[in-house]
Amino acid sequence: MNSLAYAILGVVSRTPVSGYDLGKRLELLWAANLSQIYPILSKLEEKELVRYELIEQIGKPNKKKYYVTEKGTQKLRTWIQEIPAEPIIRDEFIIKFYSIWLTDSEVAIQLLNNRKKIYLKKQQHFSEEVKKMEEDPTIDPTDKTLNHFSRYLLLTRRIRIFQFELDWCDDVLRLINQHN
Amino acid sequence: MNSLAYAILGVVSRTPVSGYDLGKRLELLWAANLSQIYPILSKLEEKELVRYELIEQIGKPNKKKYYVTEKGTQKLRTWIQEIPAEPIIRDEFIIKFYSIWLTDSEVAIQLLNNRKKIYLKKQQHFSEEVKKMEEDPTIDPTDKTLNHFSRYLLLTRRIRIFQFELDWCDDVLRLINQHN
DNA sequence: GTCGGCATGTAACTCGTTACATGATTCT
DNA sequence: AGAATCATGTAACGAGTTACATGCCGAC
Repeated sequence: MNSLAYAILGVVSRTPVSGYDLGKRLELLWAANLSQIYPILSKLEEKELVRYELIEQIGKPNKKKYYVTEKGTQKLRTWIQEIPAEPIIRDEFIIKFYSIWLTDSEVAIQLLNNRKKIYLKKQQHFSEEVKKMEEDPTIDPTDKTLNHFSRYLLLTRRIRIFQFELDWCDDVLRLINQHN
Repeated sequence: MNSLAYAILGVVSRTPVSGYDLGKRLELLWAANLSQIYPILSKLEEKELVRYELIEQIGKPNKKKYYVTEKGTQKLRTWIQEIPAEPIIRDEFIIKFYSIWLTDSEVAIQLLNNRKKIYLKKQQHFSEEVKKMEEDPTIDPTDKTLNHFSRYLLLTRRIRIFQFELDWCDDVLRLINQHN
């Protein structure tokens, strides 16, 4: 049982999904490839933490809809209470930026502009997700007792992070262009 | 040649170091274990991107001081100009927070307070590093032509990130404690 | 007619972590 | 007395990525 297995349990606990769907829903939590997801789902099923229902579809391939079991919810509940591992960031940009002194400022500017572009796109994507929640009359993101609450906070958190990154890029660009 | 190999080149390009030292200096860029660093150093040496000098010490074990070669600097320079891979964040806290609705608010509060404690400690550590740079009369972090510039920006960036995280925790704690 | 989405999976490989091995010195 | 720091490395394992395999549908 690794972090990804618990992330999967966390998603399945909210609403039954297929492995394919999980690939997208994990984006907010712990990005993973389908080739990692499918074997874990099988193991979770073996351990009786989830079970699935075969959904036959026409025009589309059949799919397995996974449900959490009581055992699964319980396992997740106890895991949450353990102290989480420290966050790890793998950001190639940082390595490149660290060595920009070896090149000229043009390279740095390109690097920063590219980063801005990426974060702008991500921010737009997550803003749409937030909008969907806010416009849905059946969802109240401020109700702390419901699962929407934490998802909403994580979505807005993401947008804030992207804004942070965009601001940082602008700050550095300003410093670089400030020819004194 | 993976990201870590370039991170190592980036550190060695600034000042010759031992593998053991690299373990600490990579913290700002790309955290890695020594068991990963040593084999990569050997491969970099094979490819003539770095070379080393054996330093004999008394009281301490001997060490290998690694230097970058012209070939190494060149390799790094061209790599910087390629578009970096998108950043990856592995944060278990997020998975746990996502599922707090399965438990009571006590668990969420503990989770947040623990996170605050961790980020406070990290912030202090990096603040000390910044202080060292600022108090060193031989270093001018605002000089864009020197390598101190980018290191200083990455250090202050880190402190900003930690502040962001601390603020976010406080915001969420306020929301949770707001019993309405 | 090719590309992306839907859908599930396996195999090979690379990357990263933990454990092991050694051994002196210094701090608590 | 035991832990931490300095210093280098290997071995085993777990996590993550890329490539492969299959196949239908709809859009451009």
